[in-house]
Amino acid sequence: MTASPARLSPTQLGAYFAFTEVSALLRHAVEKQLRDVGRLSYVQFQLLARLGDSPDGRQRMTDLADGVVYSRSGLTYQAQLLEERGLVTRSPSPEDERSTVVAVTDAGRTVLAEVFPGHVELVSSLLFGDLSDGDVDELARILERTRDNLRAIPPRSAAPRRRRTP
Amino acid sequence: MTASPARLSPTQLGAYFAFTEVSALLRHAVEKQLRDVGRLSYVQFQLLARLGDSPDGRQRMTDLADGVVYSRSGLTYQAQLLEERGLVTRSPSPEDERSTVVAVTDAGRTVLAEVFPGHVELVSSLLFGDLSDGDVDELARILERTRDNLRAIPPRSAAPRRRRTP
DNA sequence: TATTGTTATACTCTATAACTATA
DNA sequence: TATAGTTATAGAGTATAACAATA
Repeated sequence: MTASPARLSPTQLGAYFAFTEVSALLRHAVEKQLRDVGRLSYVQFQLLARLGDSPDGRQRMTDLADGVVYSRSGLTYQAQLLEERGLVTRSPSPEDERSTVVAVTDAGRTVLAEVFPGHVELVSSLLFGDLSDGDVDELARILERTRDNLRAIPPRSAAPRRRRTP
Repeated sequence: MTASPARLSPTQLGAYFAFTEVSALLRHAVEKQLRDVGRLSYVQFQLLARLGDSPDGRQRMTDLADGVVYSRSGLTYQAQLLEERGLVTRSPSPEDERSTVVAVTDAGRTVLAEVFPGHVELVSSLLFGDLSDGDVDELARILERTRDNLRAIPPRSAAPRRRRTP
C-alpha cells in the first residue's frame, strides 16, 4: 500500500474494497443473467422495471432519465431498442406535445416476468446467501443512510440533468 | 441454499436497491475524478494500483487478468494505452518467453500519486461521510463476508482461460 | 498439445453538440 | 428563451475468434 496522507482507516479500506468487489461480481452475474434470459442490458432492465412499477406502466422520458443516471441521448437509444423489440411504446404526451410517454407493453411485462425470478434468485443467493437476518437489517440501515447522503451531496457528478434552474 | 421460488423480504429489497444506487453513484463519481485528474479509466487505475502494490512493481499479464475481471484482449488493449502514455512498460519474461511482464514506470507512479488523494477523499466523503465508526465496522464485517461468499460460489463468469484445471 | 499474449474485427454503449418542435 | 426529445457522430470499451510463438 502506498504511504500517503490517506484518510481511510484499515477498516474503511476493508469495507471499501469489499464493497467494490461485491459490486463488480454481483453486477457481472446480474448482467449475464439478464442477457441470457431476457436479452436485456442492465439499463434496459432498469427501464422496464421502472415502467412496470409505475401505476399505469407509463412514464415520461425525462422522469425515466431522472431515475436512471443517464444522458438523454443514451436514454433515447435504449428506448429505441426496447421499442424495436416491442417491449415498450413511445407516444407524444397529450398534455405537453414536447414530451414523449413511454409505456410497457404486454410483451415487455412478459419479458420482465421471465427475467425476474432468476434475478431475485441471484440477488438472494449472491448478496444475501451468507447473511443473517440481523446482518441484512444492518446492511439496509447503513446503505440507506449512505444512499441518502449520496443523493444529497453531489448532484453534479452525473450527466447534465437540469430539472430546475436555480 | 434457498428454495426454488426465491423471494426478497422488504428489508432485503431495501438493502439491494440501496446497494445498487450507492454503487452506481460512487462509481460514477470515482470514474469522473480518475478521468479528470489522471485521464485514467477505472480499469487503468486498477491496473496501475495493482502494479504499484506489487513488491517490484511488475506482474505478468495473466496475473493481472486474474485480478481484474477482464478478457485477455481487453487487458492487452488497456495495457497498450498505458504503455503509449509511458505509464507502464511491457517486456517478455526472461523465465518464460511466452509471458509478458508489465511494470509501472516512474511516470505511472506519479500519476497514481496525483490521483490517489482525490480518490481517497471521494470515498471518504461519499461512502463513509455519514457513517459512524460502528457503522463502518459493521459494513466491513458484512461485506467482507459477502465477498467471501461471492468468491466461493460462482465459477467465474468471464473466465476464458483457467489457470488450473480442477 | 497446451499456454501466453496479440490482432482483427464487430458490436454495444455512452456522451456531446446540433437540431426540431413545442411551451 | 427555455424545455423535451431526437439525431448525427465520434469515441471508448469489450468480447470472440483466429493467430503466432513458446512450453
